[in-house]
Amino acid sequence: MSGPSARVTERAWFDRPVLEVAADLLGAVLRVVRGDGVVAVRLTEVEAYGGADDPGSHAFRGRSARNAVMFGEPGHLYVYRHLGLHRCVNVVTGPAGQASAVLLRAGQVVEGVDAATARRSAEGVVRREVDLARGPARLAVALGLVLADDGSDLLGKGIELAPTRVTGFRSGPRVGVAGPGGDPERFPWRLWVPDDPTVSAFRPGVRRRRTPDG
DNA sequence: GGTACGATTGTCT
DNA sequence: GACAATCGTACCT
Repeated sequence: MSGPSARVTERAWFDRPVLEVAADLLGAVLRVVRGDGVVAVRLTEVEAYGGADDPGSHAFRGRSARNAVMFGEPGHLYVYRHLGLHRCVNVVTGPAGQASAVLLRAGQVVEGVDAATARRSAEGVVRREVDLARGPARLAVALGLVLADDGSDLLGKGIELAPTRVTGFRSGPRVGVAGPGGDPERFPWRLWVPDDPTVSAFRPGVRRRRTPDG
């Protein structure tokens, strides 16, 4: 509506129901300033995660050292290590004391393609520009976000968010979430921009069993 | 103190 | 489409 999109400057923007924030994050541009370059990504795919009432959430079993940021003030980044190899980035939402966050799953690099390519090349193989931030771990690498960014403030310096309303979006079950948390009826909490090539592929969650059975 | 498992990705068939 | 890589956390004994 008003020329170049303005960054979010009020914490109240994040202090809303997680699904509401998730929808507003679609199309928003996240810009990160780092020593080795500046990269901005337009978000095309996100997932909402709740607290004690969401079996798919890291916060489902209560507060721990890893997920503490999820229970804190909204507008901060929750970054965690996954499978010993990858990092995933979330935006904390809702009031402090109540855990909820939006996982940033994919986006299109709109600034700093060279820097993003260099970072991704250092960790893996880059085939296409569209794949630079296609997937949560790839997105984290492209933006230069690391585990030390756990707790970083989106209202602070170096990391800023500029929302842009999108005309419409689609929703469905979350990627790789097994059990009740992956139920498309109860938790259709994956949101994405339709027909966008930077959206990652859907993969159902696989439920393993702790004890072998027949 | 031990171990199964994961909000993933890249490679190989 | 299937599988290995790789390690902190949660859960069990």
